[in-house]
Amino acid sequence: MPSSTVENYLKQIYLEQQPLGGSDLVPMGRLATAMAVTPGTATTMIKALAEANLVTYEPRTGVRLTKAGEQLALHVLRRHRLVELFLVKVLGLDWSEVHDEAEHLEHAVSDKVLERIDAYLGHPSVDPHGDPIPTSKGKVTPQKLQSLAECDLNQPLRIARIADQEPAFLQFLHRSGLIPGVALTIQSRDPHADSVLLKLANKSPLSLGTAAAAKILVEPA
Amino acid sequence: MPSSTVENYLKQIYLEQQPLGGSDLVPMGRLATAMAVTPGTATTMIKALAEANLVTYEPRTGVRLTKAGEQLALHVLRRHRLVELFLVKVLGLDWSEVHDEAEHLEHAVSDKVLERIDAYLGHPSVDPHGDPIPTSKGKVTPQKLQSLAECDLNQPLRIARIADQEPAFLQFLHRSGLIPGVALTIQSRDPHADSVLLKLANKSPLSLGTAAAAKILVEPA
DNA sequence: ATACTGACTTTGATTAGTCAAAGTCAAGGT
DNA sequence: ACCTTGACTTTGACTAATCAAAGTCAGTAT
Ligand SMILES: [Mn+2]
Ligand SMILES: [Mn+2]
Ligand SMILES: [Mn+2]
Ligand SMILES: [Mn+2]
Repeated sequence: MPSSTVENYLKQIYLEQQPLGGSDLVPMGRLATAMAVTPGTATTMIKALAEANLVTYEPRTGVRLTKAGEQLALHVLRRHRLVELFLVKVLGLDWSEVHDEAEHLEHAVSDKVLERIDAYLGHPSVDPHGDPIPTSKGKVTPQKLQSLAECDLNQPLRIARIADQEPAFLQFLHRSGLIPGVALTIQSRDPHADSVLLKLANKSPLSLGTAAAAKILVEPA
Repeated sequence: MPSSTVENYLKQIYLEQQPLGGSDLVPMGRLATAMAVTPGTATTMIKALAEANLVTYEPRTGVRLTKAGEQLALHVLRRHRLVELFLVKVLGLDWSEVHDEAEHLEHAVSDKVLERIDAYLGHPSVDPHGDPIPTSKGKVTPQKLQSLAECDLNQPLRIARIADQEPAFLQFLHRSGLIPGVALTIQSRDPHADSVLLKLANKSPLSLGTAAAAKILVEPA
């Protein structure tokens, strides 16, 4: 069985690979930064993963998961996200703190326990942050979401997902009512002021910077 | 923070130390066997733990926990036993399988999650096998139990604890109705036949070997 | 007393994961 | 064409945990 270090690398490669259009190579520097190790450490690890056929490695260019590596990554992600939801729904932890807890538990939960958790939660499809939960077969239904930084004005929208795990940011969103499921519209957007003006039902308008708005993903309501 | 390997050693020393009257030294060989490592590996580890003031070590004699080592061991044991009970009570796992699950989870559960689990379960005092759960301050209320191999005949007894984690043995006990809380009496005991004859309410008498009887701890009902 | 035996310790080696520092490469600027 | 630079790789070293095999010790048996 893969060590938790290997699981963390594979999961991270998967997460880095997503925004890059899917089949692009993840640059080593990006991976090293994300894993909080020196570039040399990442190179060594990736050569081992390539040896085990979990990644394809092109020196000085980057790394990509193989099918086998992707399956492993998706299983780790499934554990991570189901654990997060369980901690929120059953043990009542705050959505801002469950990511760090799940980071450890994702390596300790057995398949048997995980399937019990899944059943207990009624086979949910998304975690507390709106991230999709892969199936036990390692499938993810791709979401087609836009961020508040890019979608149309004056359309009825619903928050679907938060693309950031920062506890402080998540706490801010919670205080502001910006959590998955909530309906809103964009009243205006000003590129020069770098800001977006939101309107939630029964609330006064709220202004966000573009960087923050980009982390809030929505779907048409 | 201590590695999971260190946590496992400390917990095991504590467990070995208990039957030995409390303050006796645990022989290295016993510890090595229990940890499933070679004697040399145990020696090396114990020297490191002694350096960290978690154990007192007398070469060729044995090892004993210091106060600090005992506190750490009790915290690991608390995590282990609360996790076991949670898996049984909330996720519905069988009491024969939770020990192995908890063996991993005991190293991954944070204090915060653990206290939520404790509260969710209503601050229980024993785990599914009747083993006492140390408090968050690291206190255990000592049980004064006798085993079925040694207690009086024809007295009303109640099963309080099973001193074995073997899945197959636990499954047998469950099939036989020999679980904590159950009332019974000992009808007879024959040292030559190495057997004990039990009577449970509404059941036909049941015969156990002395080795099995010794693992079932009871209190007066 | 001497020798044997089994338990324990030491030594030397291995594996996983890591870093610091030195080396290399590809691009872009001159 | 030649340098500079920043990103990446290599090298050498370290720590934690482990084993195999050789060495040592203490208690028992002769
Ligand atoms: Mn992790
Ligand atoms: Mn999440
Ligand atoms: Mn353990
Ligand atoms: Mn138990």
